[in-house]
Amino acid sequence: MNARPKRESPVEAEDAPLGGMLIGKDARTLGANVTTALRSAIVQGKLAPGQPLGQEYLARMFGVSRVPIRESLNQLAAEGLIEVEPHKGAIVARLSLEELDEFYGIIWSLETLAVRVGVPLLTDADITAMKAVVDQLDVVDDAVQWYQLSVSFHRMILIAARWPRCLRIVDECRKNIGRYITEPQFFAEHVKQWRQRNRALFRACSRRDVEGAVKALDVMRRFSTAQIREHLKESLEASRAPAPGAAPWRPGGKAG
Amino acid sequence: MNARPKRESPVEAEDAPLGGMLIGKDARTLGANVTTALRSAIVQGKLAPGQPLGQEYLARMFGVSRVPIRESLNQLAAEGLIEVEPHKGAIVARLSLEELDEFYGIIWSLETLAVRVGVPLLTDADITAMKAVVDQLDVVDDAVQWYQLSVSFHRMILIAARWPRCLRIVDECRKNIGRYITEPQFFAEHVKQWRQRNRALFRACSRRDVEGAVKALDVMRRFSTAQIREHLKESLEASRAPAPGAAPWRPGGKAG
DNA sequence: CAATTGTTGATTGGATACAATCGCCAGGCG
DNA sequence: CGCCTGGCGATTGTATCCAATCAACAATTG
Repeated sequence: MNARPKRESPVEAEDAPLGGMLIGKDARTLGANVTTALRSAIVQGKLAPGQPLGQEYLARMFGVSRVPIRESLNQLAAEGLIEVEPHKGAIVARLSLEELDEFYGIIWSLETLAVRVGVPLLTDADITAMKAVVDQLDVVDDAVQWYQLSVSFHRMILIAARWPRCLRIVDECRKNIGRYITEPQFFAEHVKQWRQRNRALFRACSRRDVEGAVKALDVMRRFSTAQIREHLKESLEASRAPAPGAAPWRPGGKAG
Repeated sequence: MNARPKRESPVEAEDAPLGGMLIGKDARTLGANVTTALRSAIVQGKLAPGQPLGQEYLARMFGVSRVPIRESLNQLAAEGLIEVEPHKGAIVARLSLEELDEFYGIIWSLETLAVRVGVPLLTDADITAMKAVVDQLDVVDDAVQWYQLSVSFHRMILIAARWPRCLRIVDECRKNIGRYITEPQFFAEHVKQWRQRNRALFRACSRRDVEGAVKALDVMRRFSTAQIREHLKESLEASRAPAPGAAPWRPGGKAG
């Protein structure tokens, strides 16, 4: 019942920074699909912080008009992944040292809360599922994959607490810092410790030991924050040289 | 500057639920102005939870086209004040008991964090400003006004911590629960206790007593949550009778 | 008589066209 | 020679128009 060619001009950009990324069609609206595609591009670091995002450009890129693009940009701005200034345009959000501290503070604070609420509610099935993920963390060596697994492990606790908004906030914070954690060098240097700490958290959860889990989270916070803070500081200083904002939307060189 | 010939047809709705509310002109875009106006209408309870928000209706109401309305609705949806379902429309968000618990959990958790970070950073000027607000809390009797003052008092701590995102999250949570707190009966019944607890928090802050402030927050959380939970439960049961979703966008009767 | 299905109306999502604003650069002036 | 100002191009914001989807109602059929 839907043989509708409509307009037939998706442009098929070839040397695009998004690699000709096409949007999926699972969501109910185009804007939502664009949001998903743009978000993963930012989170995976395919779009460098500070890079301008022209509406016209994005529209041609995804083969849609500017309307769903705007919806998408507004959504991403609400999530903090991009910064929009009226009449000036949108850029991929940069991350300052202060913001990093804030993100980690928020994540730690809400996860601690979720642990107190959720750990007593964990079912045996939850524990089994968590174990599967934590075991994978010991095996997987790819940074992006590892980080995703780690996030889903932590999400399980938040999900057990049945607090969807809490989960959403933490998700948003994690998306903002993820691209810095998954840089290969930094990841390889610290993954061993992270594995240990995640395992410690899991052990506490499996015993329904709320205070133990809270302590494990606290350890994670204190050490990980310091490490990532140091890494980000270097990263920021290194990216002083390649001055941003030169080309309006032609990426030229990515981060790294 | 802005002699606008353009179209000249702001419609001037007369018996609107927003009382012919006109949008301000301080922001850079119409969408932002609409957002501000709609948000305060929702927060102040002028728009009842569950009430449908038709785009066409709102556009006529504010004298703009549907495009800035849509931007506004997306923004408010991101803040959690309305719920948008694709192809179905937007309604003012309802608040369940579980969500209330969650909101209070988040607020308490992040404010505790902010207290630990921000209270040591409070300047004498900050304390003076806080005292002015807390003194007003003892005098003001209007529920909405009182709540706004209370919010700005708590905001001062978050601002001192210099964590803007934390502030934004707490603001959004507060906006979602504010309309239930400011119902006159409930407010009159409990304002005395709230004044005492706010004052206790202020005293701790003025002494830069971090642990004291944390304890004061904890007291607030435990008692206030229970009270408001009880109130919301009654409120929800009471609003069972007036079935929602009947009139598409004609409000008919407001809450109260 | 009830359930289902086709139809119709309304409302939202998306595209296109137009207006307003911002940034940049050239030209003039102190 | 440096600074300011005014025009111009580009990009965003807004309005209007068209298409897709949903919900309600009615007619038909078991």
